[in-house]
Amino acid sequence: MGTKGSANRQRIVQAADRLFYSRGYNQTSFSDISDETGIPRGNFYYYFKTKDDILDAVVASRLTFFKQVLDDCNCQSDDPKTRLKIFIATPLGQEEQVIKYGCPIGTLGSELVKDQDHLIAKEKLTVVFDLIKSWMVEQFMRISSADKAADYAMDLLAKMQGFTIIASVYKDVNYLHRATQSAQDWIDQLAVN
Amino acid sequence: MGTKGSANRQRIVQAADRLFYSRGYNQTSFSDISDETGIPRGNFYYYFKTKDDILDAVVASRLTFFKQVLDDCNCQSDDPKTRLKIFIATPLGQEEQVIKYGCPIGTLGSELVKDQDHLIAKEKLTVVFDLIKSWMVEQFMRISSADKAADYAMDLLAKMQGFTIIASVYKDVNYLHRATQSAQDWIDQLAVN
DNA sequence: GTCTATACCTTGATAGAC
DNA sequence: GTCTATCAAGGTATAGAC
Repeated sequence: MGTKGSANRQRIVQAADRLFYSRGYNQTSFSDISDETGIPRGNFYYYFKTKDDILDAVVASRLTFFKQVLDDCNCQSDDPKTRLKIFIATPLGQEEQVIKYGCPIGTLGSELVKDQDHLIAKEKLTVVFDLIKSWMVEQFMRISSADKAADYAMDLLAKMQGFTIIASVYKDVNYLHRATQSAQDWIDQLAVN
Repeated sequence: MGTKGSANRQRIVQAADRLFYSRGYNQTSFSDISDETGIPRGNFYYYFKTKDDILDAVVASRLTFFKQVLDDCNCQSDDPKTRLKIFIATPLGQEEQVIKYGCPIGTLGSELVKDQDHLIAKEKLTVVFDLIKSWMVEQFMRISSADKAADYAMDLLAKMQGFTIIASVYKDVNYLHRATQSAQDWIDQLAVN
């Protein structure tokens, strides 16, 4: 195993992932990551050239996380509607965190759109969105017509971003549950054609 | 007119408002505001005790902005459906900015949920959301039943947050237009009862 | 590979002259 | 009221010993 997979490097990425989520990228310092890993600040530069590189690694890590989530959805059912409803319920599995810090990719997106730099991270982040969107399109394609599937997928993506941000701003768990149910009902109600 | 309404104070708030929107609160420094206003850094503390106080003033400013927007909607039509559709189209009026920086209250909310401090600003920000939500409820009450009106309002609030964030992450103006139209269609299609 | 020490800059905030 | 000078703290990043 090369440098890229070293244990220390992994620990840095994992700690940064948590901190970027709970505090935001800009508000997370090397000292914060150092405190949580026990690895001294100066040592980071052996594994990463810049803070930006850590961000890139974190976004890559979130990509693999969502790949895993979608794989799990695929494994749990063959029915596209059931799969979509399982995915819609994903935020409920992280309920406490979602209320506190919002969506891990949505809030990072909000942060990065306001920044001139981080071009690679921004591109990688849209890859995460595209991954989810493509998977949704696949499912919707088996429910409705091909041209509607793309729109449905964007709608669902936006719907989930929407209720996540509202739930986190209002700190309203009940709303998170109601909105999840509502989105699932929307899936159920879709006509098969 | 007292200190609160002084010309310099207003210029600081206006510049901060723009910068907090385009760069984010945490990424905006006193130097940035100083550069845009021409007012020296050290002078800010005559008008505001802390950076947090500037944030409070900015959020208050956005509150009055949205009050104005809603008043305009009320003036343009008496029909609740028409009013809602006008409001839904608001982001299109700031199309370029929305694509670049997202929603002025949504992205600020995303930033502030990750912060322990800024308690007053966070409260004031939910007041902005509540203002919009209450207005929506009023309109929906004239369309459907009272118990459904509250849910519809939350749905619409989430819907708009959702398509705004997706449009800004993807930098997709066409999607912003399609999603706006879709939300307006949803209003039209609502049964009156 | 690991760690310490530190350079250099920018931050929010203060003190005090005018 | 306005401005300059400056503070202490914290930021990213680097140099170099071990």
